[in-house]
Amino acid sequence: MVDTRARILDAALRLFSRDGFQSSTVRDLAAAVGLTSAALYYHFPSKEACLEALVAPYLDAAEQVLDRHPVVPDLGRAQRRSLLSDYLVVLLESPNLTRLVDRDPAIAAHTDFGHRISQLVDEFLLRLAGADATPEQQLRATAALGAVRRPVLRGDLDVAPLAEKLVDLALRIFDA
Amino acid sequence: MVDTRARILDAALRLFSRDGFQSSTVRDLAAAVGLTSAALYYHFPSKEACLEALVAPYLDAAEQVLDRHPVVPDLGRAQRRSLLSDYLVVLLESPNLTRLVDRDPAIAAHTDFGHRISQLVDEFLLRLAGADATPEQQLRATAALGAVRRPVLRGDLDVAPLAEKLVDLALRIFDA
DNA sequence: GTCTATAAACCGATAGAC
DNA sequence: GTCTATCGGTTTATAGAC
Repeated sequence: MVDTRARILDAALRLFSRDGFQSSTVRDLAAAVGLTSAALYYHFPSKEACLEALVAPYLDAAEQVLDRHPVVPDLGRAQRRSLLSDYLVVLLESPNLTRLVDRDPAIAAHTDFGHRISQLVDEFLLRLAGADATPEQQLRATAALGAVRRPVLRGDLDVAPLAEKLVDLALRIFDA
Repeated sequence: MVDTRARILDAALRLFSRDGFQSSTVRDLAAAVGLTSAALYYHFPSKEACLEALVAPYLDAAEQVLDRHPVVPDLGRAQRRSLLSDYLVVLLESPNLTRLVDRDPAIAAHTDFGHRISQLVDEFLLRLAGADATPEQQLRATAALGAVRRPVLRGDLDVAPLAEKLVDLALRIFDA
């Protein structure tokens, strides 16, 4: 039998991303793994700790993308392409996790995660739109991120083989 | 004092879209309106009925957009522009409602709403990508919808004065 | 490590007075 | 229309046996 903790996290991601964190009960989660709820508390101190074990590495990966792409004074197409392409890799690594982090209100309400996510959004906007961006430049950056994210969030398309094409399409939004 | 039912719906939209339907308790909702939870049940038979009163008119409006834009065999830029522009009006009418319908798992799980929403997505895809669209054409349509939707969902930009510009930017994704 | 059993709190919803 | 009071069910989490 493989690592029980890993099996719990696997089932938790499926449940949380489908039904939402709040609507997923620890009993349902335990049943999905083939255990009782009491057994879960041997592996995690709380339901929220299980969520944190899922989400923290995802936010780490997204922040590492930012570290690899420092802010530059005047940004060109090549830098935007590189940033969006790297970002898309993180999104595609686990579409379910992307969906969970993007949508679940329990994560936005989480004091640490909520802060880190708005920080992430700000930093991506800064790198894509520039330091003192006009409203229209901010609109472009946000729209481009939406173009990249939505096909992943939808989940009904096989995005991976079209990843570079998707970045191409999103980049058009920045053209003069 | 204005209509109590309207004040309940107003507070419900604020709460549901911020914390999620499941995490918003009827006690919290009642307190936000300045009532007790028992009083809410004079105006709505259940918590879910309150959600339905919020969401149903929104889906109606989105479906009416589809009715105004029938499927055509070969679609041009003008038709896509008109459809996206009409759609954006619905999104902007209430960004909170758009967020709620887009994100809340309670709505996706709702048998009627869940079905109507996937129908809406399919129909928009059909009108934007064509009847027998290739994966890349479907990707384009989905990315364009993401470009239009994300600035509204984010809520930190004033999209209304840039609405036509946003449609312009999204349309670039369809160019050859 | 996993179980049975249960505690303690919370939730949606109702009864009945006013 | 709104209140106080409360019911019945569910939830997270714990205690203790194995």
